[in-house]
Amino acid sequence: MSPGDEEQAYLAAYDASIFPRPSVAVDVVLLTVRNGGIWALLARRADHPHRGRWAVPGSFLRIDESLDAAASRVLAAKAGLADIFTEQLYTFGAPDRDPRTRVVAVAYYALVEPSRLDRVVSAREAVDLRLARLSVPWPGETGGSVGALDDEGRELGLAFDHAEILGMAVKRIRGKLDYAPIGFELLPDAFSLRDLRFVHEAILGRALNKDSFRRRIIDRGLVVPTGRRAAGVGHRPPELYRFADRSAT
Amino acid sequence: MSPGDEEQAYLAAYDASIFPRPSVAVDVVLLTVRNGGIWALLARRADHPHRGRWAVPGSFLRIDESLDAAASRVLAAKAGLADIFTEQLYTFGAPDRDPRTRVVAVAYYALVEPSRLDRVVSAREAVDLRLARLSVPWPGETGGSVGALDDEGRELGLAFDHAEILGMAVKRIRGKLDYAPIGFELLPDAFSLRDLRFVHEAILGRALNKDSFRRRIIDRGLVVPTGRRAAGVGHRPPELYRFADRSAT
DNA sequence: ATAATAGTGTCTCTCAGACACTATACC
DNA sequence: GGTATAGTGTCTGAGAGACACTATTAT
Repeated sequence: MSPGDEEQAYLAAYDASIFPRPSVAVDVVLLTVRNGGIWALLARRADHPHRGRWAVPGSFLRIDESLDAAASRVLAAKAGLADIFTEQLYTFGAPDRDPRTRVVAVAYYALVEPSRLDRVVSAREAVDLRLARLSVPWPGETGGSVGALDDEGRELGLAFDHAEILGMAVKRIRGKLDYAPIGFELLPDAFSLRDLRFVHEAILGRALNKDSFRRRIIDRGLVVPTGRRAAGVGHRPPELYRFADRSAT
Repeated sequence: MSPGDEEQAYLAAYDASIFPRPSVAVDVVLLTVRNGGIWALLARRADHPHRGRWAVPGSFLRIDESLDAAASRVLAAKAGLADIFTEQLYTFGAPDRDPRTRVVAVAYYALVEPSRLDRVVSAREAVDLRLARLSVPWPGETGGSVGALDDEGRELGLAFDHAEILGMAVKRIRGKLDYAPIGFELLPDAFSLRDLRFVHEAILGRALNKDSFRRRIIDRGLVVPTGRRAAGVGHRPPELYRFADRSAT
C-alpha cells in the first residue's frame, strides 16, 4: 500500500458524524454614517426565538460555501447589495447564545455609503427591515454592548447577543479609522473634506480639530482633488476630493 | 396559548439536524520570544490528513463549551499551561481546508514567557511537539503566510492552512504591540528595559531606537522600577522593572 | 454688505530619533 | 584601567492643536 493509497483509505473510512456539531451562522453588521451618527441595518425577527426583536442580518453557513461568500450572500439577499467593503469581525460562540441549538456565529461588518441604503430600506415597508441609529455608551475603544434606537430615540429590543456584536463592530471601526482608509467606504465618489471629517466624527463619537484633520488627510496623500466644487451650499463652495488609490502611496 | 407557551412549543419542535453542519475546531497559536525571534509551539500530526506535518495545536469544539474555554482546554492539554494571555484571532473557513470534512477553525493566539515552555517541550521527546522559530517573509503588518524553521533553519512542512494562521498571529501581535501591553506577557515578572526592547524588536522584526524606546515605555507609565538590579551581567547592571497594573493609568 | 464656511499661515507643544556624555559593574 | 552596557541631557524635526487671517459664494 503506497502512502497515497493509505491516506485515501483513511479519508474514505473517516466518519464525520461521530461528534455532535454546532451550527455555524454568518451575521453581517451593515454600517453606514448619516446625521452625525452610526446606523446599522437590522431585521425584525418573524420567528422564534426572539420573535419581534431586532437582529443583525445573517444566515446559516452552507456546507460548501466559504465564510466570506456567506457574508456576501447575506448582503445580497437582505439588502440587495454587492461590491461592498466587508471584513470578518469576531466569532461568537457562547453555548447558550441561541436557545434552539448550539450556534457559533461568525460576525462580519460591512460599510456602505448611505444613499445606497435609502433604496433598500424604503423598498420594504420599513417594518421588518430598518436602519437604526446606534447608541454607544462608552468612549473610545473601550468596548461593550451597543444599543439601537428607533426614530424617537427609544431603545429597540435586540435579539440574541447582537448588542455585543454591534459593540464589537463599533470598536473595530473606531480602532481602524486612524490607520486604514475606511472613511471613504461611507462616502460617495466625490466628497468635501468636511464630509469626510463628519464621517470620522460620527464614528469616533467626538469632535475633531478642523485644521489638523485637513492637513493630516492631505499630507498623507489619501485624497486627490477633483477640480470640481460643491454648488449651492450657501457659502464658499468646497473643493471635492476623491479617494487616492493606495497604489499611489 | 400564551406567547411564552408558543415559544416553548416552537423550540421543542425545532429540528436542528435538517441542515448539514460543518465541524468547528479551535486552534491555538502559542507564541513566545527567544533568541531574537518569534517561536510557536507546533505538534507533529500522527494521523492523516497531513500525517508527519507540523500543526498548530487544536481540538474540535465540544458541544457545551465556549470558544474561549476550548482554547484554554487546548493549552492545558497540549502544553500543560493555564493562566496564559489568550485572545481570539480569526476564523478560517475555506471549504477545502480540511480534506476529511468541512471544518471551520476558530483560531486563537496565546503569549507565554519562554521559561514556562522549556519544561513543556523537554518533557516530551521533542519529536511530536516542538517550538519552531517563525520566518516572516514580509515587513510590518503586510500579512501573508509565515513559515516555521527547524534547528538548522530548514522550513518545516506545515499542515492545512496553518502557515496562514501563523501569519495572521504575527500580523496581529505586530499591530497590537504599539498600543497594548502585550510585551510583558512574554517576559518574567521582573525584567530590564533592554529585555523588553529585545522582545519588541523580535516581534517587529526590526531594530528600535534604544533611547526613545526607554523614554516611551517609562513616560507612558507602563512599568514600575522594582529597586532591584540584575547581577552578574558583566557590565553596569540594569534596574529591573515590573509591569504596572493598568488600573494605575 | 452679511453670513457662513473654505482654506492658509504661523506658533506652540509633544514626541521620536540622534547623539553626546556620565555612571557603574565585571574582568 | 578597560569594556560593555545603563541611564541622562539636549538638540532637531515631524505632526497635532490652537488661532488668526484671507477667500469665496449665497442671500
